[in-house]
Amino acid sequence: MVSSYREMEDKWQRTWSDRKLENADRDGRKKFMIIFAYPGVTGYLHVGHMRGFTYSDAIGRYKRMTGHNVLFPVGTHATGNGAVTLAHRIMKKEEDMISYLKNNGCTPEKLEGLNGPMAVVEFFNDVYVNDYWKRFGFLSDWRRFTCTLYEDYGMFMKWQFRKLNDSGLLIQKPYFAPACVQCGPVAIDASETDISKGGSAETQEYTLLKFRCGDLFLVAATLRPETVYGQVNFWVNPDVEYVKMKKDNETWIVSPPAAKKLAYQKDGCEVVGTISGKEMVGWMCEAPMIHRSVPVFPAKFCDPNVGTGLVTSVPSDAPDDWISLQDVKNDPLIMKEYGLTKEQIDSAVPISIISMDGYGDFPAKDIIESMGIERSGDPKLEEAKKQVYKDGYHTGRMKDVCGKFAGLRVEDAKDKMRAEMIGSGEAELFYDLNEEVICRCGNPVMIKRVDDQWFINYADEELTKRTSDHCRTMDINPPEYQNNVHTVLEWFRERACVRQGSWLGTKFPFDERWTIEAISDSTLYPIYYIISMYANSKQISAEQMTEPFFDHVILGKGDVGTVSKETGISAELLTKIKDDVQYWYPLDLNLGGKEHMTVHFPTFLFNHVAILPPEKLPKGIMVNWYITKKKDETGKKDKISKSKGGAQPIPGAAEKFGVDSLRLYYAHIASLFVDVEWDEDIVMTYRQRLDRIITMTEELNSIFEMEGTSDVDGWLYSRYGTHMENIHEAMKRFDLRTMAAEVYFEMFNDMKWYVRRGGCSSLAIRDALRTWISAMAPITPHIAEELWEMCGFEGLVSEYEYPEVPPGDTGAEFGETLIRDVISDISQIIKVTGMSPKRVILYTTPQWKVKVMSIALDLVSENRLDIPSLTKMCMSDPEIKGYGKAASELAKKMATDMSRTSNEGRRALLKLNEFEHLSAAAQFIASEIGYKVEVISANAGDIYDPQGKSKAALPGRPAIYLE
RNA sequence: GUGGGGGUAGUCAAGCUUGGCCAACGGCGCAGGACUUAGGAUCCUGUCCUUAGUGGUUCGGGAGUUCAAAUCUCUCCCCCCGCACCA
Repeated sequence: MVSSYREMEDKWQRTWSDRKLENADRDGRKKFMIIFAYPGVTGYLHVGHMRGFTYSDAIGRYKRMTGHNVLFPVGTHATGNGAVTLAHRIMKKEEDMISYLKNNGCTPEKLEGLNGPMAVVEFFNDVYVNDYWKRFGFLSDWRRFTCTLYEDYGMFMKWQFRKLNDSGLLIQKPYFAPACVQCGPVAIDASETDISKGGSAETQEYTLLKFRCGDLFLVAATLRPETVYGQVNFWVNPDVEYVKMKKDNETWIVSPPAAKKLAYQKDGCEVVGTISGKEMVGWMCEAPMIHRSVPVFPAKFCDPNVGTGLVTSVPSDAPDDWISLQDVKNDPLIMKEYGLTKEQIDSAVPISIISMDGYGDFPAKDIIESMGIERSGDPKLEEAKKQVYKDGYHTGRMKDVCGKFAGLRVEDAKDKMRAEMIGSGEAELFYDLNEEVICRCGNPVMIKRVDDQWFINYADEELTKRTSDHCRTMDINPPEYQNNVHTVLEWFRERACVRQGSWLGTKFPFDERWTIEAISDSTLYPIYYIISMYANSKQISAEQMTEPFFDHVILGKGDVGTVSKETGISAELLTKIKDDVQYWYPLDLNLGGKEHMTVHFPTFLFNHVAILPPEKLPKGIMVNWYITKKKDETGKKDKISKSKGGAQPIPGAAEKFGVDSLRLYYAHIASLFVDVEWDEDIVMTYRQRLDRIITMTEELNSIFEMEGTSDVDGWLYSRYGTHMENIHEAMKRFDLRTMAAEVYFEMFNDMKWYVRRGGCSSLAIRDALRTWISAMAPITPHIAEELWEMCGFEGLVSEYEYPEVPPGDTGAEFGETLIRDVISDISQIIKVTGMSPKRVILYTTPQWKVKVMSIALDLVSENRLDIPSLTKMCMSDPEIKGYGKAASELAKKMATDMSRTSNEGRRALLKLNEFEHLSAAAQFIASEIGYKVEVISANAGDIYDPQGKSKAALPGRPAIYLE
């Protein structure tokens, strides 16, 4: 018995390592290169992350055992500011950060050393490699480990960007990005890595509308520039103190927060004074596009923090405007308080501008009424606004009053009208976040204009087409993604590929002020694993990895002598590296989590297509779903909680369950393409299963030493042959779940049945064990090695190569199915009748019925089985004809039955002599059911059959009589 | 909004591409039994309803195609995920 999983795991991992099994060097075999998308260095990982990693290792191991030279390199991705943030928090000695590290096994000494971002990265690199990947028994070529922050990796990255530039795929244009006023660019996303508040904020594109009023401009911000034809007045908040802002040689009026935001996006902004909202009420100003003079009215809903704090009024389509205009018109006090004239008030008459499905002339009015909104300030107004905007955008059409835009759909009119107003200088663009976002440092985040931002032009049509075409030739799993990836590629726009600020990563080769960002530096990297080994072993230095170097070893450009001279690398070594690249690339399989489907995989594909020749493009992608957190009692997703144990570190889980139990759990729990809820009890059942398998192997190995053969040997060989066939078939799709089901359940059950049936040939058992254990090696390699050794098989199972399997023999397999069915039927009858019979009599089918079935099967294969044909055929056979009516009835029944189902399995039963087979098994059946069993062939003329049951016997279905 | 994924018996989850060996693999749970035990045991058997091994009704709801549908078509209802500078 295996006394300790840990000991066993260590033992075999040492053995593999001593034998250098994981090292992948070029040789004459067929190669297979597999990676998983390297993880970001974001701290400790949890058991869920091991799912995809484990899959990769198991696939790699399977490929080894089918004669492939397998390269399975790993690395980490540390670009960005994750490590900076981590280091920062550690150095500030933040309490939860420190306890997080300690709880995960970071010693005080190590903690001491975490004094900067690179130290943090190296610390976690070590954790990932040793505590996760090596601990799980991965056969990865550790010599090739690389990290995006390594200097040599950086050289590769610079080369990649030079190549992109050579292809004309790097472009520059202005860009509006969220940035902290202090720290520079930040990412706004739900994980809130960079920020402390506002992870769900979105960037809104406003159109600034300039209303001329003397030499001042009142500047409103709108999301609906297409409604300008409906403008009838202007809103200011009388309680807000606005600012006058110099904008080039104009003077704008906006709210103070807006002035700040604008300064980040536009040149020449300078606050020169203030003006109260109240003062502006009653002014007349000229509305853009329609060039009508409209009055300024007061409204409380103008929020100085949203847009510019000033609003144009389109009462026909904006619920807020409609209801506030009613207030102004109906409340004489307002008119008096702000000194508005009746003329002004009367001039503001809503104009119907857009026709929309389900709405009348004034959609704003309709929605207000249908939602029962009566006063300004009603919180339901927000919802009303969204609804009208949405319906307008999708179903609206511009009416005749909209000049040359009449008849356009709203979504088209929006762009055209905005462009026209920008062109005439009446409008400008402005970006703002729809909720407050605060940086980790505590300062606000706003949208900043970045001039000359570099992009990779993934919108390039030719590149998109080539990439899409290549995808069709790839092996992409799940198949849904194979279909979907084209849409994703199509949808991909230019991607900002560099950023500013104090970020970790490679400097942009064309401008050192920029750092290459995290997605863009992890696209072509699989090929770098082939080269990293030489940098790691110091055979080449980062300085030597120049453009001509990569051009030569990857693209085969340049003369080796010249490159050698330029780089100082020997011609011999250059050729070796170049040959390595030729041998290992293209990448056969890239496996990554589902989050990669819309970002990493597309860029991975694009960059390969852009830079490498067609024969070096990746051949496979596999996407894995997640292990998710267990739901709590209320059905809400709980954190992987400490009480349920899921938060424990990966090494802890390995200790608790055993590595192989976890590996089997990942492989078998579900298809790779569904999320799975983490549940310790389930993992435990996998451990129990492995324990059972170990125990059974031990018993088989020690008990059976018999020479000779037994009746069920053929069956066992056939079954194991069938299972291996199934496994190889499934693994064409890298379907580890099917493989696991075959190995740990089907093969196990068959072995049990073999023994139960009295199978005892030690030769058969050893042959079966060899097959079985070797089939375990990809998923549970440690246990497989242990059992392999226990059985005294030669060498390491990890180095074993699967032999050609003789295909399964359906005839041999059918015999046992028949016995099981018979036992099951007898038990069924006993249960239903409650009888305790003296004995059980089985009547096997008479030969003529077999003949009828055989004829029927022939007809089926010719696709012309029907009742008349079968009857006719049968009646032309004198033997069958002798049975008269029984024969014609059987023909009728069989024709009906068999035309309703497929019949591939039925041929098998023709090969079997049921009487002999069941007679031989009678003893066994008797012992299983606990009653005496007698087998009688219905062929024989004069048989004991008091109830005439024998007539019911059919091929493959003996009649049963309980006495 | 947009693009994608999904709803299968107590539960988790196969099957759906290529309709028929589908009452629907398997795991877990549950029940009964065996063994007899200190082990998160193991081994049998059963687990929709009915029943001498049969038959009936099932695969989100409804309609259709077909000799035949969990699988194909249409429609409706519900759930989940991505949408970018986050890996």
